[in-house]
Amino acid sequence: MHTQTEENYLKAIYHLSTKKAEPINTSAIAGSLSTTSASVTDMLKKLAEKNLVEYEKYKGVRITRKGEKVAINIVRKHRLWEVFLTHTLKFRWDEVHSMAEELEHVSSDELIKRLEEYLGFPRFDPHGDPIPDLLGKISFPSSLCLSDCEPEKRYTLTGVNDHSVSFLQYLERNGLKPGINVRIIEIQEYDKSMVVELKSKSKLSLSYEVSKNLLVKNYGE
Amino acid sequence: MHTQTEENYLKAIYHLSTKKAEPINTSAIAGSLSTTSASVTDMLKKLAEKNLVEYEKYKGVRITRKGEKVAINIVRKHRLWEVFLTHTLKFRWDEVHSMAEELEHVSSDELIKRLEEYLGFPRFDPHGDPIPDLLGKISFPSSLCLSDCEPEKRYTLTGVNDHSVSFLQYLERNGLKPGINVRIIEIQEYDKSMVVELKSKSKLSLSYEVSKNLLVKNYGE
DNA sequence: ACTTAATTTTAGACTTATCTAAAAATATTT
DNA sequence: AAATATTTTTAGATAAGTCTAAAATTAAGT
Repeated sequence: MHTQTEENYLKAIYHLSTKKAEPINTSAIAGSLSTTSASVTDMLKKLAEKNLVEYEKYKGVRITRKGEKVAINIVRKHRLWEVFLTHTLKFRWDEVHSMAEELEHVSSDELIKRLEEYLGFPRFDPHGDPIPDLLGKISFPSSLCLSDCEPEKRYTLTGVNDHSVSFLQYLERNGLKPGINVRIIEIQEYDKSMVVELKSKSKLSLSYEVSKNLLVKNYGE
Repeated sequence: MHTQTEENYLKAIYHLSTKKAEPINTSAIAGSLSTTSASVTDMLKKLAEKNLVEYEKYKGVRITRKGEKVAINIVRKHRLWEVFLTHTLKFRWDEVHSMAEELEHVSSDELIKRLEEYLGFPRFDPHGDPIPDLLGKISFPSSLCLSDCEPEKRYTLTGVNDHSVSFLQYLERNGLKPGINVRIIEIQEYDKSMVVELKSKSKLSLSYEVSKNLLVKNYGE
């Protein structure tokens, strides 16, 4: 259908589109794919040729409905493989991204359908990101940041904003991952750091940098 | 490590080495990979450069110990994915080959180790072919052909010689797959076809062409 | 608004893997 | 053993994706 490289460009453009306003500029894509602007320009022409993006010289690019469909399908595959790797094969959540990055390109739609079924139709991946369904529908996750929450209340972790290995490993080491419940004990005024209590009654101090990158929902919701 | 293409060449050369006598000639490789002899010549030079094969112009090629290690590791990955696809995702055995062909190249050794463990260290794939272990050791399967067996005795199917989709589908339709027990009722002298009885007491006539491609072991062994 | 800075595109080159067609080497046939 | 046929290799081209360096365009600063 499309080459692996085309798929990676589409995925990058799609992800950028959900974060920054369109149109997406060349260097942003180059940055996120660790390649040069020259290579990106070449590929944008190719993708525009196939109606996967709308591209105007010097004006940046926006993904089309058709391109978005392809991108979402790759995201779907990626996230289902991540669930498989953590849930079934017991990898840690900080280990699975690069493996899923490869698996997402080789797996046929039929294989993914079966995998999804086997996994019990999970709606979120190990990092709390939503898994698009067969039709491309994405159930939107909580976008409540722990940093915006109030003392004394309880919250359930649902996901992360920062997907870097170092952040995930930090969380792992401190027993934090989606599904975990925390109670905010206090918030320091001067640096916005907070102390939270885990289920085990152990207390943990989280910097503002950390709490800003943690997504939660109200306990019990 | 090695490109996907290099891996496919090595796998093809390895498989040919186990069937025909070495050295393997260019056109045999071209045939098994559906490419041209010219392309094969180019690749043989490249593989020889890396000490994965011993290659002498016009004299054919033989795989080195180093190349064999790589090839066996790919075969291992391929067969473990086949077990996963049939056993876990419930694909039919005639469907899994092409999917495994893709998966074998993307999976890291660590992923495969975990997959093997999850699957319970299977020793044979769905077609009865042995799965090399981590060290490359291959437990040799029965090489007894059903066509060489005797009437009245019972046998257990262990594998196939012909891996084509059409043959596998034929077997599937007739309830034949590894693990199944059969009793030979009679062998026709004029065309060497045989009638076998299945567990369900139903009788099945197998042409010589079919029985020649079925591997068995003695019942109970 | 004009100069400077930053970004984007083009141009040309390189790599990997492929092909066709011609040349070279090996096998086969009579 | 000479002629013919087959196989293998070389030579040159093509396609995808990448790079560097130069040219073109847009954005920013004074």
